[in-house]
This record gives sequence, C-alpha cells and structure tokens, in this order.
Amino acid sequence: MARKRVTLAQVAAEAGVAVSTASLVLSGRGPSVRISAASQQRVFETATRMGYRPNAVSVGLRKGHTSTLGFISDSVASSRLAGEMIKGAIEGARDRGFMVFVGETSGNTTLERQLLDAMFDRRVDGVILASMLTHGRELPAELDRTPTVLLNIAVNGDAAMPIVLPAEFQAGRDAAATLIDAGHREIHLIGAGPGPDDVRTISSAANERLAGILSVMSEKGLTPASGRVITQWLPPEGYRAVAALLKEVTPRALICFNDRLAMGAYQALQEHRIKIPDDVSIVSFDDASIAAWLHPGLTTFALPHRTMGKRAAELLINLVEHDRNMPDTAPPPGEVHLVPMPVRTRGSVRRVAP
Amino acid sequence: MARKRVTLAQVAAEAGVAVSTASLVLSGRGPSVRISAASQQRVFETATRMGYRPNAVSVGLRKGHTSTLGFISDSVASSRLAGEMIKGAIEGARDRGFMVFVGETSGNTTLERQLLDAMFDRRVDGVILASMLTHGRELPAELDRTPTVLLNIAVNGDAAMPIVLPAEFQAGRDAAATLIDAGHREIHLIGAGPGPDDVRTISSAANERLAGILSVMSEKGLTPASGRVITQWLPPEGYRAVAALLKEVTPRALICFNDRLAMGAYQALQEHRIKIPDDVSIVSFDDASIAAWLHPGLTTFALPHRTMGKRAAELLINLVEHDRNMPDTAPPPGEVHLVPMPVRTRGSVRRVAP
DNA sequence: CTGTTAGCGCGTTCAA
DNA sequence: TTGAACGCGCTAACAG
Repeated sequence: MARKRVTLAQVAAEAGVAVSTASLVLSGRGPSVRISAASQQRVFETATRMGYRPNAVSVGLRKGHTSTLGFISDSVASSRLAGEMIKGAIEGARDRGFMVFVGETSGNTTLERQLLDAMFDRRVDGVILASMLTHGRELPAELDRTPTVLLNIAVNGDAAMPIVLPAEFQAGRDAAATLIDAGHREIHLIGAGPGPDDVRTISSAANERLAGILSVMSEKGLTPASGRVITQWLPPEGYRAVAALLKEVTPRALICFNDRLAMGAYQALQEHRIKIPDDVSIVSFDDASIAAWLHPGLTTFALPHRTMGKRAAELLINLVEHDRNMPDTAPPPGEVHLVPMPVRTRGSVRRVAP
Repeated sequence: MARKRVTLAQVAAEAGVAVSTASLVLSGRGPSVRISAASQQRVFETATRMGYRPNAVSVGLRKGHTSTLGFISDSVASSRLAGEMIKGAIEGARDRGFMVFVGETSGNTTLERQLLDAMFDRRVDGVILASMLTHGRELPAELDRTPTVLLNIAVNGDAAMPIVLPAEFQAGRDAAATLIDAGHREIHLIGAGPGPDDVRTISSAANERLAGILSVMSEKGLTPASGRVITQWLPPEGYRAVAALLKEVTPRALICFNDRLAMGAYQALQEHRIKIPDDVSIVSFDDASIAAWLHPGLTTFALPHRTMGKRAAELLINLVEHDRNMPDTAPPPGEVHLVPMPVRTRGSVRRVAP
C-alpha cells in the first residue's frame, strides 16, 4: 500500500527547520531567498536520505494545476494508429514532466462527456482530442474554456485551438514526384482519380492525396493514365481494381491510395507474373505494418502518428504554460500544424528510361 | 482555464446549509444520518442546478486514494497489441469509475522507475505492469507495497500478485484439434517442432503452443509430419520454410506458429499453385490484422489482448478495494489467470476424408 | 534569512 | 438533525 511516504513536515522536523523553509529549499528557490547554505545542505540531505517526494495530489490542490493531460480518442478500429498517437503524446508529455490520462469513446458522445468530466474532476491541465477519422465534427462546449489541441481532427471552419494533421497534400506530391523522378510518365491511380473530384470517401486523406498527386503531375504536363475510385480501401478491392486494369493495359507505375490497396495490387500482379519493381513500380501511403512484410518491401509515405501525438502534447503544454504564466493574455490563436509524411523507401520502385 | 468550477461550499451556501450537511447529502449518506427531507431536496436541487462536481484532487488528498490506476508497458515494437491491452484496461477501469495513467518504458529500467515515481507521486491506487514479451523479468521493489497486477508477464517462480496471461497451451491444443477434427492426420509445423524441445525463441508462447499441439496429437496417437524451427517469426522466414518443405512433400495441413509466418506460407504456396484450403489447410495464432486480409481469410487463434487488459484492470481494482475495505487483512494470493484464445474461423481450413 | 499562518476543497469527528 | 472545527500535504503571504 505504500502508505509510508514521508511528508515535507517530517523532513522539516528531521532537518530542524520550518516546513516553509524546507519547501523553499526543495522547490529550488532557496538561493533566491538566500536561505543559509547550512540549512539548504541539511534539508537536501535529509530529504534524499528519507526518500522524500512531494505529494502531487496536495500540490495540485494547492496550486490549481496538476501537470496532467487528458487524451481522448474515438478510435474504433485501426488501433495501431491510435496506439502510436497515444505513445507519441505520452512521450512528449513526459519530456516536460506531465502524465497523461487516456480515454476512449468508440465514437460515443455520451461516453465522451463522461470521460471529459472524469478528467476535469481530476483537474487535468489540458486535453488532446484525437480521432482516427479526420473528418469534421462538433466539439464539446467545455473545451472552449480549457487548453485543448485537436489531433487528426479537421474541423469545419476556423477552430480556436491548435490542430495537428498529417501533411497529406504534400505526401501526394511526393508520391507522384517519386515516380516521375524515376522516369515514369504513365501513372495509374488505385483508390481515387483520375479526375480531381473522383473520390468516394469521407476521409479528407483521399482528397488531399489526390490533389497533391494531380498538382505535381500537372506541373509536369501530365495527367493520370487511369484512376479507379474505391470506397473501401482494403486488399480485396485493390486486387479487383488491378485485375481489372490488367485486362486493359500493362501498367508500369501505380500509386495506391493506401497500403492495403497495395497489398491487393501485389496479389493481382503476382498472379499475372508481373514483377515488382522490374515490370511495375508502386508507391503508396500509410506505412502500415504489411508494407514492410510484402515482397518486395513497399515504398510508402508514412502516416506520422507518433510524431503527431508528440507534437500535440508539446503544443498543449505550451498552451497550458502560457496561461499559467500570463493568465490574462489571450492564448495564441489556433493554427493548423501539418506534420510531414516521411517516405519509407523499400523495394517497390525502379528507375526506367523515360 | 475552466476555473469556474463550483465548490461544495458554494452549493451549501446557496442551499442555506452547512458544508458538512451538503457533503453528507451528496455522498448519499443523507438518509442514514436522517437529514431532513427538505434539506436533502434543496441540496440536491441546487447542486445539479449549479452543475456541482466534487473536486477529485481534493477528495484524493482527503481520503488518500484517487480512483486512478497506472498502466506501464514496455512495448517496443508490436504496438497494436499494446494498444489493445491498454484499451481493455481503460475500459475495465472506467466501468468501475477509475481513470488510468499510461506510461511506456521501451524496456528502459530507468524510465520505468521514473514513471512509477511519477505515478506514485500522483497517488495512483494501483499499477498494471504489462509486457509484450511475456518472458520472465525482475520487478521493481516498490510494487511489493502497492496493489499490482502483471499483464502478459511470466515471472520466474511464484509471484505475490495476480498475473494475466493468454492460454497459449490450450490454444495449441485447439489448433491441432481443429485440423484433426477436419480429418487431417499429417500435420506440418512451421515455426517450431517437431520434437517438444525444438524451439528457438525466448517467448514462452512458442513452448506452450508447441506443447499444446503435441499433447493433443499424442492423445490421438499422432506425431507431427515435420517441423521447422524458426527464430524470427516473419513472412520471409515462413516463405522460406514452406518453400523448403515443398521440395520434399506436398503438405495437406499446416500449423503456423503465428500469422506472419502464415503470410509467408501463403506466398510460397501460391507460387506453387497450391490452393488454400482445397489442397492444404492452415491454422495459425495471433489474429494479426493480416489474418483477415489474406486470401482466403486465415483461421487463427486470437491473442485476447483486449480481454486481458480488461481482466487485469478488474483484478487490480478488486485488490485496491480489498485493502481499502479491510486494510489489515492480507490480500488474496497472486494467481495466474489464463485468458482463452478464441478461434477466428475464416477460410483456410477444409475438411478432408481421413 | 527563517518561522508562523492561512487556506486549496473536501470528509469527518464532535458538540449543540 | 445540523453546524463548527480540524486536517490531508503543500505553497505563499506576511511577520519577525
């Protein structure tokens, strides 16, 4: 039960000083209030000898803040991603001395309210609201009065708080550029396209990836050789789309809109004895675990979930410390922070003569 | 900032009673101390009208417990699994009114100490220690004095605390039985075997799965047709092992020791134009995400991470409440709780004539 | 330079 | 039946 924690009063008594003196010394403000070196020494020594650690609950009550963050995600399925965001957030928080409460709503609004209540009851200093779906949503009203960061959530209209999102548009550009730089000019799209409005999904990822791809291509005077709109981005759909494509042409370059589609593409290609990357180059998005397991490894642009989580924690703590230091000043306005999607270069792209 | 929380004192003042009265009423002990119905009514009404919620920090300071748990995992890679355990734990905790601090050590012992300190500073009522590796380890000493549950950690020798593990042995039995019940008698093992000591991995999963498989087979008077010891359970290794096997025989039934090996097996089989499940049946373990994506879907025995996490939280809260209610009594002894690994029946097994 | 005092918000005696 | 007073452990005024 660990009831045996020593209190500041015990340390003070043992060191023969008043509690306030001990408090001053241990909070590092000893020198600035010019406490005698002897006292300081004595307090420090007995504190470490007795294994003193301040009771954070008491400090929280006294100071009104707890060095604690709340993390709420609606993660339904794709849990690996949520896990990475959480870990990133925890890591970022820990680097600045914060702990984090984690909660999950499964998309249930009632549950979300309850979680927020439970967190506010425990006086968290701020909240990270994370989603796996990225599309717009309404925000609970209490959050207006609390430091908040949105993680992987695109809101409709302006938000008053920082938002962290993956740089999908830029990743689309990078994906297309990778293929073009390798000499490819006929690029087939699996998942969306070929036109800018050929998208059938609520996720903004599809739109932005497509827009990025098209922007680079048009800069080079290119348009997609073909495109397949797919609603469910899963291996069987990728398989079917590529199998259908193969009845018309033998592609040399594919952009799959995510790794699961790419997995299906691999299957279709392998059945046709088409070699990756010798016969066809493939790039994709997400860096799901299969991307590394496929043969050859899939070159893909990674969703930087961990980095995003970490960034969110950092932004939130900045906010918290801002209005801890200057409670009157308005907090800095909410900006959108785009986290780059780094390429994972594996073996699925080969340079060709143009 | 949310500084606008109403306090018990404010509610009492507004209702025209003393704080202690309000406290009594709101903690549900009004009737038992026979507070006038009028007062009760008034307190309740103003409390809800003002949106009163008790300050959990203050309650924690006063009562010495915080309805808060700590969850520490060493999760290095396989983060999906860790994520599921965490979610299970959070869910189990929430069902009983607890929140949970999550921490991650990356296997770093110093970090583990720091996290435990940070959690104890915040006066968590108990700790779940989770690992992704399942093999034995030393435990930090403080945990002796704190309610603790071990999650997916096998300790050497007896532990004084509850331990939650997947029922690997039983899953091994179930896997073999699945194939045998479908009429198979020649079963090839990919990952370990054929002998009981043919295991080359630190994880106890391999040992127990193998032991389970062998126990069922020997009950039926069978032994494995072959076995391949593999250190790294990844698709390329599975591919190689099955490719090698195919040079010797054409197998009718395979047990892969995890889904990634099975994925490699699929690749090798497909290259040889061997149909699953018509020509060969496959069962596996883990229920990784690829198991559902493979063609045909892979029948596999799922690691019940979410359930395990939930169970751990429940056991921990039992412990916490035990010594909250009877602080003198010794806590119940630590037992090992085996959580069944449920089968996910997909399309990779076909019945054959014996 | 150091000690005394007063709460932070709440639960719990103990009197009235 | 209710209210006043105390203390959980700590920090921040204010004296001394």
